[in-house]
Amino acid sequence: MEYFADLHIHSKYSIATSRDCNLVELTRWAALKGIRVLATGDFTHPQWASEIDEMLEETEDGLLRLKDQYIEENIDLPGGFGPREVRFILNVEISSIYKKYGSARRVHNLIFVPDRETMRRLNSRLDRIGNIRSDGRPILGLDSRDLLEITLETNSESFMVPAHIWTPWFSVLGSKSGFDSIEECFGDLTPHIFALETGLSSDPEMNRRVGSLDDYALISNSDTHSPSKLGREVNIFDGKPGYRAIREAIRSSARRAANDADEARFIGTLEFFPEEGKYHLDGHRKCSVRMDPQETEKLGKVCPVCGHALTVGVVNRVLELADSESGNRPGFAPFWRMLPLVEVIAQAMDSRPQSKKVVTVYHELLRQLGPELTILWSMDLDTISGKASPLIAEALRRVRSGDVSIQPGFDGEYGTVTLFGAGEREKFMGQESFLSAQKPASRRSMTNKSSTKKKTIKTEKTVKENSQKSEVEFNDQQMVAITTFDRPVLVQAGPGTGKTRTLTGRIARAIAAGTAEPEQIIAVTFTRKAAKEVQERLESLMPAETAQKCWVGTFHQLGRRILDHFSKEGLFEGGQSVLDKHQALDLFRQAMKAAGMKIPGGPSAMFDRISLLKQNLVPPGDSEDADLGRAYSIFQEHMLLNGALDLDDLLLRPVELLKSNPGTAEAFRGLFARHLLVDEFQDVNRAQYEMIRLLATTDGSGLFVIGDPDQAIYGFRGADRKFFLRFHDDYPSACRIGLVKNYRSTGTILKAAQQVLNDQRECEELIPQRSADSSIKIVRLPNQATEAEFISRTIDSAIGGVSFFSLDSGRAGALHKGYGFRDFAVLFRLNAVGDALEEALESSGIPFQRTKRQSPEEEAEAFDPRVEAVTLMTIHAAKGLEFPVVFIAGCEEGIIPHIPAHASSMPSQDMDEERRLLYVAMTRAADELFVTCAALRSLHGRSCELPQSHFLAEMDKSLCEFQDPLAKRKPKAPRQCNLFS
DNA sequence: CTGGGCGCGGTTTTT
DNA sequence: CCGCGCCCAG
Repeated sequence: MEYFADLHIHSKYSIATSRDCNLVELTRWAALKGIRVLATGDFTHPQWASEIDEMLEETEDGLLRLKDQYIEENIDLPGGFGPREVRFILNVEISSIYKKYGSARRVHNLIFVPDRETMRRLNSRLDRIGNIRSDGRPILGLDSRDLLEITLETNSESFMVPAHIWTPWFSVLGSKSGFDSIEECFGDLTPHIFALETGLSSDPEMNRRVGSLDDYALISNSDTHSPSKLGREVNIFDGKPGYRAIREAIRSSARRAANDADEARFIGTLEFFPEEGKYHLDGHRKCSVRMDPQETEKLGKVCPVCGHALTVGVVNRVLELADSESGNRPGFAPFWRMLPLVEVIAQAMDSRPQSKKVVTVYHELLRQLGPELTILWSMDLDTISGKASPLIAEALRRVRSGDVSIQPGFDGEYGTVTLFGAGEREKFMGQESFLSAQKPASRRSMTNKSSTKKKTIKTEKTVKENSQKSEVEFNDQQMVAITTFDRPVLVQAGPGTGKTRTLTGRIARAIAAGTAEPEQIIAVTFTRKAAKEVQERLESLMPAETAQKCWVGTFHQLGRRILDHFSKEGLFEGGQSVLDKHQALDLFRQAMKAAGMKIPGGPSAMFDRISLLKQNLVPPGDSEDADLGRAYSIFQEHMLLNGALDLDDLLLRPVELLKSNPGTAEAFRGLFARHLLVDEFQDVNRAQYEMIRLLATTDGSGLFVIGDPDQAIYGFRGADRKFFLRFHDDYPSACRIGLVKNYRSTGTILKAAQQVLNDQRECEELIPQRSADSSIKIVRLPNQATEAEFISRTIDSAIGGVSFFSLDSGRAGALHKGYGFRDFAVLFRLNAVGDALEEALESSGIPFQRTKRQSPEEEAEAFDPRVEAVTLMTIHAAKGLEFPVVFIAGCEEGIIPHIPAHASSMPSQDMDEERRLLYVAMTRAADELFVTCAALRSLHGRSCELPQSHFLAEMDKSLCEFQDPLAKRKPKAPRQCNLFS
């Protein structure tokens, strides 16, 4: 039995699709068309998946059908094919947008699965990876290869087919963001790909000019967004319908893994005239410029009207990759060109396809002759003439024999097919009796003989990602920092000046020059993440086993190590367990209860105050507040009793021990701390500073501290940049070095960021090392929802459009520089601002990743590291990172600077820290910086109108570009309110 | 000791 | 607005 299968459609849950794309209508139209197997499409969408669950039932071998209760009875076409015979195959199209080999890639892939259980498993897996709720064709920042891996892991019976492989914007071989071969895209998993979808703008003959595609079957589908267009391109199978049968039939046709026990055979495809496709030729739609590849080449791929880049179409791209003069080669499945029946009728009747009379004739014809595809593909023209106007039969004859004239499509505009020239209809009607005597050739005679030609798969092309700048090149100042060993070294390293590179370079140098044994090196950071990065860089600079002998860790890990050393010497006991903040707070509450102490501000606030005392090495007795001192003493006793240490104790106790046991301290120093390097030195608190002083020699030799007082933003947790600034007083022989060559940001960004620091700046003026430049965009929006929309639209546009919709509406591509999602960061001062952003961006379809402090259990289900996404995080969390494009959201007075509730006035040092916070945020940006603020913002359920941050006024206007859509509207009465009152 | 209700306060974060 | 922390009742 021969049957038609349309394996790529979309539901009503995809963007820009008809409301009629529901299971009932799709089934009805499939029956009218004569499509036996229809893809569900969109199964990752939760609502569509639940409709699939409720309304379909399983039938033979992995296919589904609409339950009887939903079937409409009124379809009764000749040929015995109706809605009851329509089967669904589970599938979805995924839009993968990611960077590979240094370029932005946008690839659409079809995934087929054998049962609903697999669908559910895959959905829950993809749900964790990205946003599958806002679009039936979800966008994932996932490499096609990794998506394939996940698909096959979920069920090895699943398979993937790259979709419409030649379209310029979203396909595996597309000119804008594709690859030059299937292998480049899928790497080691390429053997699992056995079929490709040709898409409307190309046909098999074009594809067969590209030898590297010889081993793939070529399938054709409608990719329709409305039910009436089902099957406009379609596959023909022979045999039993079934999931496995279809998969194996396609696979056998691909000659990748021939299967003799085929239950079905892949016959071939029905095709559009490829010229009709939206991206057939090259051109520029806005200027109505269409051209073929030769002309495009002559004009240097630039529009002759406006000078912008032309959209390079499918023919051009095929020619680029072609290695064969002709695609008409034997041994491949055949195909037949066709035109939708309404189009054929409309041309015969000299009317529009949507016109009422055409639609009436269409349905009448189906009622008399049977399903559309049967009419188009295999029905005798005589039979058709018997029931319809001979002009319709003639129109169809012309379609079948390719006797048509076509205006090719380009740059998103469909091509147009013309069957009859001026006066031809009338002429034909005159000759009609003569022509009808000549029978057209049978369609089946076009079927090619199958060939057994084999070809080995091309070896995987190896392309390396752009390797990072060599680790061994240093500028003059960096070199001094790296090679000065006879004195303590203080390095003031501005943003983007190569801080970590310098620190690790120095360690490598010390070891290479024999100045230090790796075991005598201690490198201290604030976070485990930073420690890991230092360790990894060391491993890239020297043999791994040497690098591992260096001690790299956080201050707290160092404290632990010192305590262990003193334990071994019998000088310290207890502290078996280290409590996290929560546990410590519980113990504190317990201690207060036991002591019968009532705390006015609540135990949590008191606990924080005690923590600050510990970090500042203030003994309980010296506390100004007697209650505070007493609580502190009671707490420490209680901790001692429980053999517990809190995180502050990991700094405090080692300092006490080192101070009171100079001999042991000296021994420890000699053994392990000949070289002591401290990262982010501006963030040390007193306890950390003392720890370093006690570990270093009196004159500070071997001591190397690096940081940037302009980026000190942790004052609230006891850090004080005064320790950085007074380093030279404590170590008069210290060599002070400033790193000022900034390799990260454009000159404009640097200049503006430094203006924000105002006269607070400690660092010398940064010198930009980059040439490209663009102004800072300061955008004022009506509210937080429009702020989020602005951000997502800007990203969408800079990526080059994440959907066909935005591309076809012509708003994409202007800023396109090959960015991927991971190149963007959205930064904010308050998590509450981030919450609102996250919520609003959820519906945009752009993959976002919120980087939040993570509890251990959250860490377990952390983001798949393969996924690319836009980063959302606080400014604090962004320190030390960089992104090509940065948005600073919520830049309103009261938020940046953040003015806390009930604050009557703000201490100037706090205000300065807020200033530095904006400086840190701005200097994260490499290429582009957007600053957004909302005129109306709701925070803590309260709506506020806030002016933009007064810090923005510090920036020179010439560096900025202002966008304020509000300014054009009628001004509202200014109603300013306090944020938290 | 557990649960529900109420009232208030609300940055930033690492170990 | 929402979550917590505390208090009181059972």
